[in-house]
Amino acid sequence: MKKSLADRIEQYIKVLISRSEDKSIEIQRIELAETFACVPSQVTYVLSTRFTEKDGYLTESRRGGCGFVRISQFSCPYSEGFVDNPPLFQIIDELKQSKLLNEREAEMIKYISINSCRDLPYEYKIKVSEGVGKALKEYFAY
Amino acid sequence: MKKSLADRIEQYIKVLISRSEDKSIEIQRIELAETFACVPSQVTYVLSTRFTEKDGYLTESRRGGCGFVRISQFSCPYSEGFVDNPPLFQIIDELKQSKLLNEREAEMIKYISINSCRDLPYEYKIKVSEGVGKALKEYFAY
DNA sequence: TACAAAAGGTCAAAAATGGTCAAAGAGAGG
DNA sequence: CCTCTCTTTGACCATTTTTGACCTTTTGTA
Repeated sequence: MKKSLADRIEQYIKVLISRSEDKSIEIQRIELAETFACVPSQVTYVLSTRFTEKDGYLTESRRGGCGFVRISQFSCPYSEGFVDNPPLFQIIDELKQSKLLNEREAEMIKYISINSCRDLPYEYKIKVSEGVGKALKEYFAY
Repeated sequence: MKKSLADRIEQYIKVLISRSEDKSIEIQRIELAETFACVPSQVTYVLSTRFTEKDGYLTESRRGGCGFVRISQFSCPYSEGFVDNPPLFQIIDELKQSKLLNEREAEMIKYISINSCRDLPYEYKIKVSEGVGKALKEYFAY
């Protein structure tokens, strides 16, 4: 069977996600549309038919300048425990290497990261893990 | 995600505040605009969209010679309707009082707590706030 | 007091994205 | 062929950011 445009876009996105560090990608709707030489709403169509929550994906977006569409895959929504994904612990270790965090601080932050999201569903644990990483980077950015 | 200018300015201001002694900074609108090579009204835009009362900030200003813009964080900048309950910030301050946390650590943890759950729905922000409080207490229980 | 200089404020237009929805098209099955 | 479903397209909408022209307030000074 010949693949439809929608199928090809779906596949493309899935490859990107599978290659991504954290099972999550951010794209520009327009850019993707250009890549496949189609109208932007085609992308929206693909997302709404093949990347739904039921399919195990979470999509978010923002309009306006620097707008984006983020597609995240969450494999097992009800798993317990911490999700080190993206590798937050690695980020913390790097900050320690570069002397921005000392041993005590690093350990404390790890402990907090793990325990602060104990009661969250999987996809939100990812977000918190991600958020802590981002917050740390920001905090030491200046 | 490529950050918009507004995002970068927001982040810059937040770091300055988090590092400040009293959660309050004074800037010159023009100076900040120059730092980011943008028009001054861009700064006003950032303030009016990301440092509102609802976000937990108070902004004051004065025009004319020696004018300034003061941005003060008066409570936890959670999103709309959030009540800092249980009062995480109070817990952190108490730990600081009892010398279990130093100033730097306390500020860092506050910053992380606030920012790690930026993108979470309201009910999960509460959970994270709660979780951080619990984790901290546990961490210093021995 | 009058006026200039030095801030900051307002507001609306333009630019940059993404979203919605319904009509038209294309295949598959009967 | 006919019908049903899925796909493709496009016109129009909504949101967010960026810019700039013009306005107001405060201070300094002749």
